[in-house]
Amino acid sequence: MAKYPFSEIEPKWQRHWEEHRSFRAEEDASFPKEKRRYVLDMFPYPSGAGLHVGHPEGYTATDIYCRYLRMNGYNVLHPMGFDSFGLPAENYAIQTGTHPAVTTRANIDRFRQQIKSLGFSYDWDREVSTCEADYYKWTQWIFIQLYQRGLAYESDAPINWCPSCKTGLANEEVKDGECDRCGTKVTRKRIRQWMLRITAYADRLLEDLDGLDWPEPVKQMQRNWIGRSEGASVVFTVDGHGDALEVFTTRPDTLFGATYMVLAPEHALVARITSAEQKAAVEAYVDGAAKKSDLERTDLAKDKTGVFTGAYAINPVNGKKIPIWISDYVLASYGTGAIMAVPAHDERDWDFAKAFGLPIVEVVAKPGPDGKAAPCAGEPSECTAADGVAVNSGFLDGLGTEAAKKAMIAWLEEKGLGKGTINYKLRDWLFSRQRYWGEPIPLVHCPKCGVVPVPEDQLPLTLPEVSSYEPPGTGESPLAKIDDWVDTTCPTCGGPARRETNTMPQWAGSCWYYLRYLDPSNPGAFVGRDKVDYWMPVDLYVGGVEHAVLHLLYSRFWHKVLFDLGLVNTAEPFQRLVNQGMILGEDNQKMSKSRGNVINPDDIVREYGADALRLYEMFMGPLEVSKPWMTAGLVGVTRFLERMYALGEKPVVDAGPSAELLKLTHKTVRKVDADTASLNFNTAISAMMVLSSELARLDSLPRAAYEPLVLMLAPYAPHLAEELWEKLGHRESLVRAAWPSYDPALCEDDEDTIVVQVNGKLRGDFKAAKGAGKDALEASAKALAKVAEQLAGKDVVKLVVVPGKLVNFVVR
RNA sequence: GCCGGGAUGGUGGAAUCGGUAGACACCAGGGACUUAAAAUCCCUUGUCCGCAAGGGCGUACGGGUUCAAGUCCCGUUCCCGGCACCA
Repeated sequence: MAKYPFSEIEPKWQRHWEEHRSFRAEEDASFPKEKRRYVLDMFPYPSGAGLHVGHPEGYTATDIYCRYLRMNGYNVLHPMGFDSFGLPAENYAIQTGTHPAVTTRANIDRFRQQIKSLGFSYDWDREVSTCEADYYKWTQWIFIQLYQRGLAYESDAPINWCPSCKTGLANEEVKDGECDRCGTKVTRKRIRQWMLRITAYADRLLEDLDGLDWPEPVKQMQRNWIGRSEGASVVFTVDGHGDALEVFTTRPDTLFGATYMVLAPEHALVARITSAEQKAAVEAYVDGAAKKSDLERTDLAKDKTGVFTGAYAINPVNGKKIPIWISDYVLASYGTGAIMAVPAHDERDWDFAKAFGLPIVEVVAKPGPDGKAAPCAGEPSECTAADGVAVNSGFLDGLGTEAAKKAMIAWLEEKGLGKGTINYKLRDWLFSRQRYWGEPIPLVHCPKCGVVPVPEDQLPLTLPEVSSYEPPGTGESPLAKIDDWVDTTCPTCGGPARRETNTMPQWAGSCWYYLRYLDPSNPGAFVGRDKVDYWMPVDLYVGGVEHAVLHLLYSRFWHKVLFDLGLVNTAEPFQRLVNQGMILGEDNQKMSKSRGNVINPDDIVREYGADALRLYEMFMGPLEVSKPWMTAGLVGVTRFLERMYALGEKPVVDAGPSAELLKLTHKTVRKVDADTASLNFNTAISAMMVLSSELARLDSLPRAAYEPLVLMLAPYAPHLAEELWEKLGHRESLVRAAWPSYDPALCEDDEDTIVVQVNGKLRGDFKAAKGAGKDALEASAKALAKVAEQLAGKDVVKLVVVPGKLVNFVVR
């Protein structure tokens, strides 16, 4: 079998599809809603390294699915674009002086050419690139909508700062205390920032996850990230000061056990309440904490440290005076930055109390068999956070933990000392970056009018040219150095004003790109509402899991804001999400330049062809799991493609296939149809291999068996399938040819294979007519020599007969 | 520590409802064709005992439910990912 000429076939059909605009999607009203599908890939950042073999994995999966849907009569929207603002282009500009737009456009051209060489069925007329002004005009416009709704605000709280990237980072961009991009340890810095109020959507971002067809791990990661916890806020009074000290607790039932309080070192009350004797110690501790990075504070703080302020609070429930300490185990940024400490029932409070000799009072005890509980004598010997029965707790005594929580909240609310509260770990989104290559934030600072948005008719606010891309590192962006850009007039009063010089983070453009695809060149709106109604929501979104709490959270947030503004038709953008697994190197490690295990898709296409690469990546294993690359494995799919090509050289006859071949054909169609629809591509390919091997034995091919195989191959290896389809005498491309159908009756075998077991062990099998009765099956089973041997001299104590499946003799 | 996912031959992986474990491939070995090689085709290929017929064992480990467990239940180990002093 000769190598097949993929290097001629593949460009030929790619040209054909391009010339015929084969994949253009139009809003054709004759397709009912249920016959429309929006299938989306996570668009790539066009890095200088070119396409990675991981990209075509997801792209091939969606492409197969789209081609399958088209052949089944669906109107399919399948676009591609580029997420093109980002640090690599800017860092390259710093080194070389080349404008990031120049390198970015060159990289996009290379990516586009590489993607096209794989024969994906994108509608290229809808391509978007987030760094182009006619795109980011609308990113800026959406930002202004957020601003006007009060969802964007200025803050000067300490933030995560990457000293290497010289920019602030969102919480989502910090992993293990390091910058997600460059791995540098993140420090804390206090600079003026723009924040987006994503916390206002915390509850909806959480609740709406339930209705999404997403992988459970991603939902779980978002749930954890949002981190909802129910509890109560309780107001203590500082003794002798009259200051209120509010805390959040998930265990209001343990309030009687609160024996001290702890403030975060940054808490506003610290300076006010510290006593003269403790002043020096407290200030030293606060200074020390301020110098530590977040990582140092969390990592090194396994041993609890802290200082007494000299002040006391009054526990509202029993009037007791309890000391107020400061410690960095209390985070300024969660809850109120202060806690009531219940050392008997909280591990951290226990450690702290033990370290500083603070009192420990048991208020929850393990109930006995009668459901009642008695407090232990003196201090408890160990800490427990488990539920139990309230003791030493006045009016709560005898109540179970859940009931005690409710009772305490009711009591607090009645006395005006607190209330039931819900807290989230999710923080607002730090949205400004002190870098050049991003969307300018379209705001103006006017000494008279304050912050004023750039009017819509002045958008886009384009990036100015700069002489140096180097970030000053002062907390200003390179834009701050361009005086004639920064100095402007106030859109409201016309007086002198200054532009905001921060830019948006790389995530901004990807928050809404799936909407721009619907209407990519609309000059009057970010998207036309009719287009939204025609296509949205996205029916299938495929991409890596690494964006679980970044892009996928941010874009849900923006989408909900747009939904509340009445601009989109659904509360959620992506109905179904599938994460493709990572493709590892042959050494089972993550592909990286430094390990030298990177596979370049161009090399594979040149040597084996695009169809082989597509097929191989789908044949490696299930889409969702990570799996190692093995170039040797490509020969398997290549042999299959060569066999298919060789079939195309054989005469095709209209005479019917043998009954056996006809059955195999229908079974294969059934299997490939079901597996393609459910994205189980590896087993679909395996089924096609089996049918192709059978056909390869024949001298002439019955059309009724061969044509369905070519059609089924089309989504998987579209170039070769088009070539074979043409050889079959068809004039039209098979892009919209009808997907083969199967006759369920023809998939059934005439006979069943009945397995015979003795005591559950396989001892033989036989063929039986369909619908054979239990008695007949038993008789046939007993007639098998091996079975008879096993049964000889033994009593059959039980007989299990599953018609059509098996006979099992249980003997003694 | 907490949460989520996983563990099947030498390798990647199959296995609808609990009903023939290892489909389809890779690798390896053998054979056919050939002057030879490549390519192709055919055969073998979980493991142990056995010349064979046949039999024992086998889906990370230990239990359990069942006529029957890779699949269900309980416990353990290891691997991967996420979060991590969040009160």
